[in-house]
Amino acid sequence: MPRDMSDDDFRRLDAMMGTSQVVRRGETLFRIGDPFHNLYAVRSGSIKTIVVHRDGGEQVTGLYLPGDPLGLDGVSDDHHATEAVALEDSSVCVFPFGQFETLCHDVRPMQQHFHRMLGVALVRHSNLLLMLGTMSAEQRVAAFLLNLSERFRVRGYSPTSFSLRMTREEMGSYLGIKLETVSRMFSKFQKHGWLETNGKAVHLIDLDALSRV
Amino acid sequence: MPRDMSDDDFRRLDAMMGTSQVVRRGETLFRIGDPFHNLYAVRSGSIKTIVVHRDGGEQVTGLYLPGDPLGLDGVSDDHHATEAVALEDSSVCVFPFGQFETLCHDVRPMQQHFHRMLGVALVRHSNLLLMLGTMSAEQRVAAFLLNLSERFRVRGYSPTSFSLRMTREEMGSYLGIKLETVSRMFSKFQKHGWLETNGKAVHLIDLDALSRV
DNA sequence: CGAATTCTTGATACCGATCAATAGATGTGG
DNA sequence: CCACATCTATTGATCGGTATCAAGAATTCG
Repeated sequence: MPRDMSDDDFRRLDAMMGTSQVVRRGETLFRIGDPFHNLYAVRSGSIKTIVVHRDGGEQVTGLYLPGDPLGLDGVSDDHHATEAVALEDSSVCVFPFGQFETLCHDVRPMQQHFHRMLGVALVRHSNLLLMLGTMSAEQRVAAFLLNLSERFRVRGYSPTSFSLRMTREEMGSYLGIKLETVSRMFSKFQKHGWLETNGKAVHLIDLDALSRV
Repeated sequence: MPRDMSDDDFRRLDAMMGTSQVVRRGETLFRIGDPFHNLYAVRSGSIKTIVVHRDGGEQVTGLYLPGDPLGLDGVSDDHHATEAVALEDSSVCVFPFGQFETLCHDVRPMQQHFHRMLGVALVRHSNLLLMLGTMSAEQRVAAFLLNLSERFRVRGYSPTSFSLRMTREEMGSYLGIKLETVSRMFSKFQKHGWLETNGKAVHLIDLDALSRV
């Protein structure tokens, strides 16, 4: 949230996001083509966004953790360009975009904050593109784990022990590789003593080694 | 440009973008880490943006044609996250971002237009992700050509005959494949009679066939 | 607890990368 | 404007990393 906002401004933001919404594991928050009404912020749980190819192929384009803004892709033309699916039972804050835009207009820091959010989303995609365009399967999985580690750390959770809510297939889709390859990389890393896995639970042991891959 | 802006608003926009800047082939408009001061719009020529991996590997993340907005990635944290390089002698309009943000604040349609621009950039990246994550080399090259075709068409140029200012290597980087593979795909398409190439000049013959790949 | 999903591991196939050599295009200075 | 040097493109041969196919083990969830 932006600094230097007055108490009054905060009250307006609060009033707007009064509503909160629950999304159960596997349920969708919005679909491709849905009219764009709301922005969301993940409150708890985790959510993926996907785009769909005409022959049914899916590509995971984003992974959202508590605190992350969601739904920005709808800003382009009043329709969502991606589909958001909950990876586990989750809840989100709902911000009606019309009101949000008005608030941005009235409150300068809010406007700047919103622009930053969009900018951050762009940069995150650039990094994903770099990964998909230049890295080996091994590097992708390592970079993915380190990225998650950092995001958990920033949020005050353990950067070395966490639970992956995605299936191997979803990770593969996010990373542009097949689920078997993801599994093999986990096995390889474990053999090297760089991490330990137990199903969805992961414990990172040697972050340095992973970043040198 | 947004509809429903008053003449006065247009005058302010005009005044702001008074400056125009020339970028010669191979020169950079901004580099990674540069402080973010300006937004740009391509006026003539073409420009690529790249991100750089720590071991020097480059990935082309964007290709900008006349009319396209450029530099939005700097909005995230006041520093550019990509580097912009001219593919040919080009010129751009320069918009000081501070003034631009003020204008967005004062003029509602301008604010909405700016939000849309950011949204469109996000969606374009999502589509690139889909390409890099799920498509074969053949499909990538075909999709790339069709995308260019469409963009030229919208701009009033021929959708079937145009000049590629990028090298095979740059196309490969954009598409996540090697230059030799790009070349092979061009040869293959030509053998099928779907297009003709003469160095950088391309003539598309069978758009349908390309889209069915 | 039991059915269904997800994960791991192995064997094999194939696409695209790599290495290499030639041909063609581009640009520069005389 | 041409000659030469450099950069770019094409094509072939070979190699390697991932995908694919398959079967069994482990986990998850109703």
